[in-house]
Amino acid sequence: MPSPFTVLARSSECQARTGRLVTLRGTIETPVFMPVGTQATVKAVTPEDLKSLGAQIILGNTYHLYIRPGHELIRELGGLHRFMHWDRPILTDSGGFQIFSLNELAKITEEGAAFRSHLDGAKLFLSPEDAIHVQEALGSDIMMTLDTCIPFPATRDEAARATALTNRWARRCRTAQSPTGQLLFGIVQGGMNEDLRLEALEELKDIGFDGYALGGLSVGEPKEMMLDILACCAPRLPEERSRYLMGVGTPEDLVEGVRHGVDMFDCVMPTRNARNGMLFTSQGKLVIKNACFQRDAGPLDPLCTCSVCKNFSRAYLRHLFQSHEILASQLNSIHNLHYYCNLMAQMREAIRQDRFLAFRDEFYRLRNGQKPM
RNA sequence: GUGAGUGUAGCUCAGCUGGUGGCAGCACCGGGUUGUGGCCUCGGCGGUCGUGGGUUCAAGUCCCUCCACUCACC
Repeated sequence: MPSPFTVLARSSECQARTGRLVTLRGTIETPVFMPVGTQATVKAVTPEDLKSLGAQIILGNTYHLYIRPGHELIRELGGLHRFMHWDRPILTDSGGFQIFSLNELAKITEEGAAFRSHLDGAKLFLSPEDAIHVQEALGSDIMMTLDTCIPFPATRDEAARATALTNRWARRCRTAQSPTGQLLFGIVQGGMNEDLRLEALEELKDIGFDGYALGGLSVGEPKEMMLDILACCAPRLPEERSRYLMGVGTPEDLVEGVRHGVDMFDCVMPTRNARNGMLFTSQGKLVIKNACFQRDAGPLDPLCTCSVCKNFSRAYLRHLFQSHEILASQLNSIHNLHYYCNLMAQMREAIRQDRFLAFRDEFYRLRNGQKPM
């Protein structure tokens, strides 16, 4: 099976690498950040804006779209891309995480996950096969296997059982897949247990996936713990398959993830925090609602080249936020996503020039005080 | 001018028949946010109860005076 992923350059000092992932709707340069568009929209941002700020691929969610408006409706209307007017790649999350995080009463059995709709309480069921069929109906470019997410903390026994089930589901997902050309990524669980993680990883490699994801991280565990798992797992994933760290994270997390050899990330942080007034800048975080920006005529981030920083002052952005204007969410989201996409572009360039660690040092130096982890 | 009504937090107001000023809303200030139930969430600041007297053990609450504002009528 030819690999959809090719490594183009490697750091000589760490695990960082840059590469190219080929999908049905185009090629993605990695490392990449994927803005989250759960309900067939990256909240507050138009597809045109996403393109101009440099988004290569976005994420959609099986769980949400399955519940509303329904995958059959989206299929009928020409698939998710046409439905939301986005012609670049889309990765769909399988719904495992949402069933885990939105449904306290979800019942996980060998067959699949029984849960209730968070919208109307309706009883629903999703098997690994269903998850694949829904994602095929949506027509995403990268599908994810249905997994079970292990809460933190969890006992070793709980983690072992959930991981084994996730692995069996992964095999069923692979089997259920039709030859649509869509890629399918397997998800490594295992909680905070390195041996379980490595075991899961080997089983998934045996099944054979187009890419491998690390799931169940950044769920409340200490940061060092996540980095330990990352350092242990990432190098053991197949070299010529892309590696996806799910749901992560802060700018620092992205830099450290890349250092450990991760190629793909997604996180709600840039968009959610934008809507709540927390903005990312080259000098660290900035809470735009703070009174000190009331008369600040300067740009959000003097080192940023985004349209928001070029055209608007901190004072104006604060005013929009304080006034609950819709434009605040829009502009803040554009800026934060630009920051994330630009950070990834800078890392790709640094790896190509084999100066990733120097880039990392500079990244932390700008945020003077914040030390490398 | 006469009659009626209203004055409690920056704003809008609760405060029952007197018993320590409100877990009120909004505003303001600050924190949080990691495969999105999110313009969300947690916390904080904030008051000579219009003025001056009186009654009472005790007054935002009852009585009188004055002031301000609102409405109606001359």
